Amino acid sequence: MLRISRLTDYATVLLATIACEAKQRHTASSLAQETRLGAATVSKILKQLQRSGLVVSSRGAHGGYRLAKPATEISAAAILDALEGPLALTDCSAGSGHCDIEHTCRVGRSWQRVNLAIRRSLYGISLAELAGMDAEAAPREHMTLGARA
Amino acid sequence: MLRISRLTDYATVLLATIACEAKQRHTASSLAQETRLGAATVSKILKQLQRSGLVVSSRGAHGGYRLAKPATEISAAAILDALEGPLALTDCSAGSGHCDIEHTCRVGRSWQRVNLAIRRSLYGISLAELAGMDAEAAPREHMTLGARA
DNA sequence: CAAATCAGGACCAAAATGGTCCCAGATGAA
DNA sequence: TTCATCTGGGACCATTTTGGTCCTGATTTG
Repeated sequence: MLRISRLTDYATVLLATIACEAKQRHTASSLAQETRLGAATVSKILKQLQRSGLVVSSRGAHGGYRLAKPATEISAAAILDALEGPLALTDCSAGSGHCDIEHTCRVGRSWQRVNLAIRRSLYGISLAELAGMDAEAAPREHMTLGARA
Repeated sequence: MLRISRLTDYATVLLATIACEAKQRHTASSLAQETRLGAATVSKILKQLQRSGLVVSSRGAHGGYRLAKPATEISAAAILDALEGPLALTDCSAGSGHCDIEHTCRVGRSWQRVNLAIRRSLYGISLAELAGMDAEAAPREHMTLGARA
């Protein structure tokens, strides 16, 4: 239930890798090697992250990517949004369209609330935490994490 | 981001409809009419809900479906699980397989924690709440809902 | 200029998704 | 018993989504 796409997962790995050596430049191909992911795929993802403003890129001979902001300021929600768009839990709650069973369906609103709760969780988690950099740091308050196994 | 499948959404609508008149029997076709969903689709979903133990069915002339437990005791998580299986946020955190970039990937564990937080939210929401039956009842504590608009 | 790198798509195969249909089994009523 | 209802369990198909590759152009450095 509730999967994130594999690409999004990769994105997280890539961002985490970049975050670990934030100073350095990271080319698409070096990241591909480090993460053992396909070069073309890595490149595709990085381009998307750039468009979404999570990384900044520089072209040319000594080009590459680096984080656009500190890892602590990139939320899981932002990563999800970057790769999968701001889609909602259900089509209904996506807002734009209107679903054809609107009348009989009292459920829509509720999903929106669930959706909100989830987004809130996601906003409460930073890339730094995902990457395990801050591993032992206390998670933010509203993030109801389980036992810190 | 983080969509639930349309089928799952339908399932919620169906369950909510059943919940509203818990006493009555509900045949697949009557539910289809009430919800304006395709009869075959409705039937398919109900069968699945039965297998997962969320509804009980009786066959034959006066057969039909009804909830297996009170609407307050069916969680959103249970519905999700019924339709989409106990899949995790990422393939990695699904546990079974082992992902091929395991070494470079410190991210897996973190997703699991996120996953847990989300599941917890989902467990905190009952069908009754989704259906708006309990609409004005206080949500459970650990469910960080937004403003009750 | 040449080499290195990113940008932006087009494109494709494989898988998931949403739906339909069919037939067998159960049950109650005439 | 026989018939009309209903569910149970699949098979099946069309469409969309997803994951991944590749090509071509633009930009920067040396």
